[in-house]
Amino acid sequence: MNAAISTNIKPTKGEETRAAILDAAVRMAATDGFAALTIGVLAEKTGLSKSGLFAHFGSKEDLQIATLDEATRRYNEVAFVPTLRAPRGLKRLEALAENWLLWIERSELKACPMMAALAEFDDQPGAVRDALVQHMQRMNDEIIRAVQMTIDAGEFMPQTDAAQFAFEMFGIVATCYRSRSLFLDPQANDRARVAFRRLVASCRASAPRTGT
Amino acid sequence: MNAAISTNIKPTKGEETRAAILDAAVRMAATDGFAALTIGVLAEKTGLSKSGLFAHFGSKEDLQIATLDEATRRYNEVAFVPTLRAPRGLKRLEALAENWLLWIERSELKACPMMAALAEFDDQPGAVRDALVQHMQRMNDEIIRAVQMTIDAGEFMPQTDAAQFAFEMFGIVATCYRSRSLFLDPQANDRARVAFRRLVASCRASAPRTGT
DNA sequence: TACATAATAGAACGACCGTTCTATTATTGG
DNA sequence: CCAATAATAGAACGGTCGTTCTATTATGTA
Repeated sequence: MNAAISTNIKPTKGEETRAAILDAAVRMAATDGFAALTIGVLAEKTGLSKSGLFAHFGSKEDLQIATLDEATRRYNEVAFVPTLRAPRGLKRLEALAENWLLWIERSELKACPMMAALAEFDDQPGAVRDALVQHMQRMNDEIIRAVQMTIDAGEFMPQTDAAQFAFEMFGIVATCYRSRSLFLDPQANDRARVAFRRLVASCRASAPRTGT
Repeated sequence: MNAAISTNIKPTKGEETRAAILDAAVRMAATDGFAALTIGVLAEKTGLSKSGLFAHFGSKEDLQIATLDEATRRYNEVAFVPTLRAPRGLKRLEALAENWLLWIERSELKACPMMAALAEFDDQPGAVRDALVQHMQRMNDEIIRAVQMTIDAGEFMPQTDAAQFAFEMFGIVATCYRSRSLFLDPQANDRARVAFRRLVASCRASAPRTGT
């Protein structure tokens, strides 16, 4: 039942199927939203029967949560973990922003499933919303940590409000996604980068030691 | 049939009912999202029969569009038009931001129906999306106009990118809404104001250095 | 007041929803 | 290789969806 962390030694048949289902589910949630993530359509898309697919999850709610978890897992793998190779401080913070902007394209998704979930569950109480809040909270905390490191490195002014920075950075990224999907704005990424640079500039310590 | 602009002299019965339906629809879309805006539930909530309610709109899509139009109409009435009383320039731009942040509470809604629509239709082609894009485009254009006026008034630097400003301002407001509904953050409004002040400061003609 | 018309109700439709049950097939460990 | 078990299929369920049809009631007008 708990295929949350699959050991790399024995991928059983059921786990493989489940992974394939979740892949289709993440892709579908990103493209059409979580509301369109129905069991019938998902079964058709994966070549399974409704009941066969259903058996992998006890309920639709569990399927939605599993999809959300999988999306988060991919974000961490593709976007977050690589930033840890960047040196602590502004470099890593910038990597965090850039990877966040680009992880969708790197994952070959049409849109961000988490942004879709944000929209559909932010107001509806339930287990899905709870899981979502937790994921978002964790992402927010990671930004705050990165900002704090930048402050500690002397690159940001000591009085910089890390939570405020995270708030604004989240907004920039979210708006970038919206601008891309709604207005199909090809400049969205660049606009987001300008906004981020403006945000960073306002927090810089007076004597930045970037040099090279 | 076209009750789009009701003259103030003869509100016929059908128009009254339609207005009552749209009021419930807007309220419901804000609270539970457009996906939850089903004809059955809406009929129950307005005390009408499904078919009786349905007759006011030719299809569900038309109902959704009418709901979107009504929400936009209210935004204009409650938030946008009042800003025209503020003097052109920074004062009016600030009024635009502040009214945008507060119009929900002033309309006694639980959340912003347009933000909900943004989330659910930004990726799904159709007439609803088209209407939504048009509304959002118009709001964006109004921000750009207000920024341009601020530039013309000499309060913003001449090289200020008005479209970039609108992009960032939209992001700040949207994030404020998200932060309120998802994290239930009581500081969201203040954070949005701080972000907006930072954005304004970076465009100021005399360019005062930002502290926070 | 009578009548044309607008407004609404009620029942029914096919489609799809999530879910459950039972039966069948595939996988795997001893 | 064979039994135990996991994985999947198929059919059926009650419910709700949007929509259509027909009938009935309310409204506005001449």
